[in-house]
Parts: sequence; C-alpha cells; structure tokens
Amino acid sequence: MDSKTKTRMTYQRQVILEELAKVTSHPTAYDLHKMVNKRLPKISLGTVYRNLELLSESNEIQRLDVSGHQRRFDANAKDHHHIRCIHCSRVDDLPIDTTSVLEDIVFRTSEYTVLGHKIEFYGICPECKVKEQKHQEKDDISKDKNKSKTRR
Amino acid sequence: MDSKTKTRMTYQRQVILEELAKVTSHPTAYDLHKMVNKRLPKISLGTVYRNLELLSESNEIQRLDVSGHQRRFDANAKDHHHIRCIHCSRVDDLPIDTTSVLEDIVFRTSEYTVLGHKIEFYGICPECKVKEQKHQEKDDISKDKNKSKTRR
DNA sequence: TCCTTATTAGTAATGATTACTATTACTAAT
DNA sequence: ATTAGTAATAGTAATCATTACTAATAAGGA
Ligand SMILES: [Mn+2]
Ligand SMILES: [Mn+2]
Ligand SMILES: [Zn+2]
Ligand SMILES: [Zn+2]
Repeated sequence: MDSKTKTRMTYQRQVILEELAKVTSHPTAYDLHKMVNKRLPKISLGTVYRNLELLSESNEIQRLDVSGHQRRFDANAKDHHHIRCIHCSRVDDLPIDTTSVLEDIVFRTSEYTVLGHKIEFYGICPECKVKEQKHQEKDDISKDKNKSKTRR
Repeated sequence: MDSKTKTRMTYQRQVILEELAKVTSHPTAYDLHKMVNKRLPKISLGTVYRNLELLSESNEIQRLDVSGHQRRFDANAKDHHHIRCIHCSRVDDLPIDTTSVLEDIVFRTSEYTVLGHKIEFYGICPECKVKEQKHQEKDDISKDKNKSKTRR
C-alpha cells in the first residue's frame, strides 16, 4: 500500500498471467482458478482474485466489469470493446476502432446478431469536483510534488 | 409464471411505483426500501426486489445493471443513457439522442468531467443462433402459433 | 360473502467477492 | 550461507447483494 512496497514475482502470479494469456475467452476468476489449478493444485481462489486485482491495477491485464454479470479478465490490457451473448454470457472482442461505434458497424464486423448496446460513461460529478478542488488546495499548502491529477 | 396469471395491484406495489416516480436519483432496491418504509413500515426488502423485478419486466420501470456496481432502478422506462461518478457512484441521466454518441458530445451536455465510457453490445452468438434454429424447427413441427422470435 | 391463488413478511440460502491470519518464501544485508 | 524483514500464500471466515422458500394474508372475481 505504501509507495515504496516492492512487488515480488511469485510463481503463482506468473502462472496466472501465462494461463490468462493463453486464452481469448475473457474468463472469470473462478474459470481461471480451474485453469491454473491444473499446474498448481494447491493454489487458492483468493490468490487468483488478489493477483488478478494487482495485475489489473498495474495495467498488465484488464478487468471487465460486465453489467449485471460476473467480473471477467482480459490478458489484452489495451482498451477495446466487447460483445456479450444474452444466452450463454460468452464475451468476445469487438474489433472496431472506437469513436464511430454504431450497431450496424458491429453488424458488419461480428458474427453476432446484435440486439442492442449500452453505453456507460464515467467521470466526476460537479459535487465531487468541488470536493476535489478543496483537497487539492490543502495538499498544495503542505507539499506540492504531485503530477497533474485533474484534467480539464 | 403461466401465461394466464393475473397480476394484482397491491398497495405495496403502488407505493413502490409512486416513490420511485418521485425521484430522479436512480435508487437501489435498498434505497427504495428505506423510502417506501416510511409509508409502509412493515414492507420487506424482498417485496421491494420482487416488485421492482416485476415492474421492469412489464416495462413500467427500468432496471439499470451498472457494471461492477449495485443494480439501480429508474421510473423512466424509456431507453436513455446514463453517467456514473467514479467517486460517489451517483448516476445521472444523459440527455443525448443516441447514435452519434461521443465523449465530447457528453462534454457539452453534462456537468461531469468525462473520463471515459464503456460500450456494451448484446446479442446472440453464432453458436446460440444454431441452437435457436434447432429449437425453432422442433417447435414448428408440433405447433406453430408463435410470433417471429428471431430477427435477421 | 366466499373461494382461489397471487402476494406478502420474514427469514434462510446462495454466489461473488473481500478480509483475516498463521505460515511460507523472496530478497537483501550481514 | 544465515538471518531478518516482510510480501505473498493457503485456507477459511465474513460480507454484501440478490434470490429462494414458506406459512400467512389479502386481492378480486363469482
Ligand atoms: Mn477483450
Ligand atoms: Mn435515467
Ligand atoms: Zn451464446
Ligand atoms: Zn460524485
């Protein structure tokens, strides 16, 4: 948690990373535990969760928080879109180059029958922006070795 | 569950609907239970969940399955987009008219600092399409008083 | 008013994720 | 190589949101 904690490359972490990289199926933590378990029969589900969390925080992998469904993980850390089957919950990549994202574009790029899509924006609400500014001021008084935290 | 079940308008259901309609805050089931509880001190959380489920199935309200967060409900059943604050998890409406949805459009329409967005398409994968067709064939043999289930 | 049965309150169960804790094992300094 | 410090682990308990169960209640049509 400190800024000067050294993360160690454990064998467990390495195997988790390797097994995730082998597949394009966006497995859940549980799926991955089953996979890794074949090589490390003693590894615990908690270890898989913790490492997936760490790896995604350090941007080596990507966490997919699928609306209303179980969390999934992706060895491809680059930002890209996904499509989920409403029947079997399978998740696949969507090889579209962002921005001009319309359903008929997907229709041409994917084997799926597209039924719809959901866009979720995220950001900082006006209230929190004010709070953030106040904190910034306090920090600026004590020390000011921070990179630019806020944008725009 | 049967096709000929008659739903009854209970007082609980009515109050849940009324209280949800009063706010624009996209409350969770728990939030709504607290609100409704003031008028109906004996109502249980399960009843709130069940009715919110029923009401959204009959399209009187809308379920918002926010990625990685608690489910929320919206008295406005019309399809529209939302924005969520990464700090306080508050969810607000996004008054944009779909299709040409880019972050800078949001930037002009919302008070939020937009940090990004996530698009989730949903549909039917090729595998499931095949299965669906097989079921269709079986159904067609026995009886064929079905509306068109599959599109495209 | 009287049935039928959808719905309820209360509570238990489930499932995903996180927290805890004693033990293990990297890593760097002696 | 030995030791000390401390990340990380296995195993398990706890938490949180949601769903399931069940005996009792109450819509609402006859
Ligand atoms: Mn992917
Ligand atoms: Mn809304
Ligand atoms: Zn499918
Ligand atoms: Zn906020």
